[in-house]
Amino acid sequence: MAKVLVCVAWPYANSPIHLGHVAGSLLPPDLYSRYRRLRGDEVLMVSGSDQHGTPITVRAEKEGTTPLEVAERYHEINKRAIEGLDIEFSLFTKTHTENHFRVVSEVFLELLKKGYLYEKSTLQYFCPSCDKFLPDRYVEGACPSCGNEKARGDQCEKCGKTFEGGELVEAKCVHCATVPELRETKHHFIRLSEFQEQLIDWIKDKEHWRPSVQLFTQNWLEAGLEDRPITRDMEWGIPVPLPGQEGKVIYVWFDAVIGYLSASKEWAQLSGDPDAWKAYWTDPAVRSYYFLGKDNIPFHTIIWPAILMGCGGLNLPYDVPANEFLTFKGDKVSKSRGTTIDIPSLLKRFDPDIIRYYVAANMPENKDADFSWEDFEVKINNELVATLGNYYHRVLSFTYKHFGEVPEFVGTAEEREEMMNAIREARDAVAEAMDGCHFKRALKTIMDLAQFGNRHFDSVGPWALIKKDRQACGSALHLHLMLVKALATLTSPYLPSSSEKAWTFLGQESTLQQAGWSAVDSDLEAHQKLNEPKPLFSKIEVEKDEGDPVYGGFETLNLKVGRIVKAQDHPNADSLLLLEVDIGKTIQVVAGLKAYYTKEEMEGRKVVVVSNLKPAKLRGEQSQGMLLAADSGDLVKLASPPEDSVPGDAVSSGLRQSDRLIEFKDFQKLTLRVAAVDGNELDVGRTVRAKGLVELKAKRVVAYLPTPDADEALVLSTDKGPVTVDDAMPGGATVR
RNA sequence: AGCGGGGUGGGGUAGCCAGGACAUCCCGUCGGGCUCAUAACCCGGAGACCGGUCGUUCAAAUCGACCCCCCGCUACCA
Repeated sequence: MAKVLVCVAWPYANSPIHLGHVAGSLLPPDLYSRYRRLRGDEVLMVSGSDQHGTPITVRAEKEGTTPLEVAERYHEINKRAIEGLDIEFSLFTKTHTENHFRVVSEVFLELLKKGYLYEKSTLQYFCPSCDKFLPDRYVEGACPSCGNEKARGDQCEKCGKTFEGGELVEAKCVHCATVPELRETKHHFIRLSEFQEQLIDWIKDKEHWRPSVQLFTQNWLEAGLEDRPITRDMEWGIPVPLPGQEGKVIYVWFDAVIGYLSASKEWAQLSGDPDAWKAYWTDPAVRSYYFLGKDNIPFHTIIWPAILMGCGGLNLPYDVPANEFLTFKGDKVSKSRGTTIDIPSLLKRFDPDIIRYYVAANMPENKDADFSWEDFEVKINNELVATLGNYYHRVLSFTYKHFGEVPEFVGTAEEREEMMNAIREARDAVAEAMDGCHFKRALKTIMDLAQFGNRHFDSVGPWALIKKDRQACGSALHLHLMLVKALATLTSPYLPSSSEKAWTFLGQESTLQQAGWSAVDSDLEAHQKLNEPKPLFSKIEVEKDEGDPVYGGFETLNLKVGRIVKAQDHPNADSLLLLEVDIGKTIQVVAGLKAYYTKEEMEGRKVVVVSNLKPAKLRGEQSQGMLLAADSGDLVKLASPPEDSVPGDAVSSGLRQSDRLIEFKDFQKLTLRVAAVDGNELDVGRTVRAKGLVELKAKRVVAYLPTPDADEALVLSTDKGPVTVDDAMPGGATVR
């Protein structure tokens, strides 16, 4: 019996957790710990809510409440969601606790004592009007090295250069545009550079790490480590535990990683043995695993190990199986249907085992995986329900109906061995995969075993056999009940609640948890009474898309006729114009058309406006939409609505329009082209059919293509006629 | 445009780090079987020159170079 420490990245407490968290960092550790517990090991699995840092204060400010209120609210929501998913933490705590404050302070003082921290005076921006020091992301100015005017306080994203406070040219507060003062302020830095050699040495033998984690860490280390400040001038967080440090707190990234240690200590307190954590942290034989998403790698393979090395006497990570991202290409579709994928709302619609199965089967272990509702439905219905669930049910219900108990096995040793070999082979493969944190592979192996069961069941044909030879039939069923037991055991880390149910149907007294891993191939007592089985999983149905399936992309838009009321130069950009546009109401639009149209040409002009773009700031000015314009490379021309149209008219081509906001990047994915009209056909660089309008008098119109290589296109139009473009535009030119 | 990740039958994927005999599995599709089971299960077929080019090698999906395309983040893309 071994001990294992399982650490899980701390979800940030400013929003509800979503499927990405589950796939990236929450489910894998649960699969791993459940597996280890099943094998009889002792697991300490800890995590909690990361409650400090600027984003939470920003959110609180927006909502007119306190950071504490926000942090506590999401902690509760997320804690409940995690429990709802049957994720079994030894302790899921939070960073805003007395215990955590104390442990972080101790670590801070320990590092200070050993000389790994030093105080250094830096110049930081202070906004006199907001009366506070500004976090780096709230200062903007010009980069001293490349001149980029939109560099942040700590780094220029254009040239990648990082700054010390004060190097920025013409800085201003993003909040109130006040020019901030540079004030001298002292901060504590950690001597990361001191640990470089030790770290390089340490990762040398980490052959078992995932290649991406290994490589990433190595590159980072080879590039060299710079000392980093670990304190900030703000109120929300853990106060620096030294006199004369009022108004300074520990930087959130330093605070959060220490959570693993503080949570372990809190767990020990709660368990009644305050020293119990030591067994997991100081015994070098105990392995510690850190589960997280790929964005979190350096904190766990460099910074946290450095802190641990600095403290001394504590175990470094054994493995850091970071996952890639679960992406949401179909997200737009799901939003238009009013469904969401945050965990609290998902749990209202699906059992935790359903969600766990899908996430495990589609886990982004090696590369980003995509989530779509369709895939969700297909995987659940065809794999979980049809293969595994159906196998359970056909075996259990048939046996229950005809025998009501576990029939006796009276077959040959060969028959028995065939089944047992299949089970043992799968068991060993599953164990090997689980040991190496290859959860998707292990699940696949289990599903293959279920398929073997189905095949075997078919070949035996108990429904026919029972009429000829009841005893032989019972004997075969005995073997299948063994397989059901094996499957229930093997799947229990993945599907804890349905596995227990299957276990109950088998008439077992104990729980599967208690029976443990050996239940995979243990004997079944003949004549053991069975309980009446019910299907363990039912098919799910995800709402289907409404609207025109082909032109659904177009229907995410809301295009309107607009008239430019006023055009002026953008105060802070060379190529942008600031426009007031009447689309039934007046909105402000920033357009990059200065090179192509004068202000005079713009004013009074009728245009087509994408009115449901998510508002964005462009060089500091709000833009609430965009004008459709054709762009052939060097020629740029605005699209024109029909002459007798009026501002506010819908450019819907007779289809539906969305009133939900869409992201600019989603708009970019749509294909809009200039089409040269040629009878009933359109030339968009190649010839396509025109949907809708048959008689087109205009020469150049704007067409929407459902896919870039579709052979039919939708002409953009209001009920008064099509949207046209200057005749000089070639067919096929991009419209955006 | 910069950085990161990826391109494998119609869709989705495994394999790639440690190169080798018919390229994996799921869905779909076509044909068949079965009827215990949640129209579920089982068998068989069709369908891929593993993004492109060049190179290393006896041998490349797998290693290297260049190119094309897609995705994510970032940006004076609106």
